[in-house]
Amino acid sequence: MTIRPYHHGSLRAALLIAAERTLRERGVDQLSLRELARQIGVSHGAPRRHFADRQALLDALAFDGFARLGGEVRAAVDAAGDSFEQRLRAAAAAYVRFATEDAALLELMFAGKHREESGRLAAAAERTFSVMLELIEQGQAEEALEAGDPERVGLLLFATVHGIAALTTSGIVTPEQLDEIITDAVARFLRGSRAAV
Amino acid sequence: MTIRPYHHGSLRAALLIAAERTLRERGVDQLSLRELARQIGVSHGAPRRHFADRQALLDALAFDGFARLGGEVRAAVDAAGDSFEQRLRAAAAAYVRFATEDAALLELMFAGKHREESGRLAAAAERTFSVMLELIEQGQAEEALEAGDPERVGLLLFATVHGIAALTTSGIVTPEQLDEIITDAVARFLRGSRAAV
DNA sequence: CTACAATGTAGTCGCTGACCACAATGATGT
DNA sequence: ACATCATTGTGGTCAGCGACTACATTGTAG
Repeated sequence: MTIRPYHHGSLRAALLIAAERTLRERGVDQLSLRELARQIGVSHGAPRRHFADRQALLDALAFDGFARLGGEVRAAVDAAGDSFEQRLRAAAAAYVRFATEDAALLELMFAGKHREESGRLAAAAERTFSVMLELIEQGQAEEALEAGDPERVGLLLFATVHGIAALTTSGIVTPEQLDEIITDAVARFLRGSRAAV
Repeated sequence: MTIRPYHHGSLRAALLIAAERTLRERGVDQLSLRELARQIGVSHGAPRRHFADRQALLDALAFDGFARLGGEVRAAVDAAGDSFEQRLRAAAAAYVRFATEDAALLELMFAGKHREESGRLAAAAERTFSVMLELIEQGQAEEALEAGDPERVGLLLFATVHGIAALTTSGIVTPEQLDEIITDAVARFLRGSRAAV
């Protein structure tokens, strides 16, 4: 058991990793800076050098969360088949899966009580949203969707998928209903947006 | 300044009222049992006679919130015109208005980390959902919507509206976009569900 | 009128986040 | 090489909190 040198070296990263784990396993209420410090083996004041206060740590977690969510949705879309409906369904499913596996993190990401200066966070959210946007634009190019402001259509799609995720997290939508509601959402979205041929 | 008798008489109700106010104005993090007791003028231990712990108070707030939300949506629907689209729009708008005015409360209601025994809470949520359900059934009766399991259709509608509310609360949907996205959601929902005539 | 239940009080405990002065280390410029 | 300064970690302190307890007061039912 090697003794850690006086300087940890990557305390910030270690804090974020431990925090994400605690967030997932025990929820945001049980996330304590002092407990994290204990787990990592530094003094209770050390985290303050990297995060001005508890909220700053939560903000950083949310920021990283957006990056991961965007990546996972994009990967799912890319791995899906060629048909627009398949890709749409893959995106929705990936989003909801993230939400169920990291419910507390998603809540944090959309908590909206972040710091004022956090245009950073808004930008991160934007990157997640842009995955949806690209999907819409592809759909329109393929004429699976009628023309129209992609922002507007994408936002509605985003809201629907996010709503399904939120209701699932809160237990209103049961795991058994999940496939069904995602299928319905995609099908109806397409039917309501089909390009007049 | 009359001195309160030893027994407050309606401390439970007073706590809930003060708590809802604090929740709205300062958020759930700033809601402290001790602070509530101070505001009301009882000792810091008194609230415990009415709520076993902090979470029990939050659960009670959520319970009342569902009743109020259901009532407000129902009132909005009843006050709306005769057309199904108008009623649908009114319901969505009322839901989102509730969400923006009592964001922290809505979050609490859907937090999903409630007590196990709280079938009470699930029942309360059910009553909110039933408003949506009735609306769907009306729409189907009027043949504005195709036939189909109302539960299934209603859940998707619920999810969409809730998603719009959540994105608004978190600042992703701006107030200026709100009318637009509600309109889009209703219109697309109808287009995607119109009974084949 | 007397027990007993319900409700409020006062004190305590451990934990937390925030803050501070200080110590150890790393980096930089000459 | 060395002095200087910024960065990072330590240990102590403070007030606030939720939870718990023993006890006091009040309402109520037999």
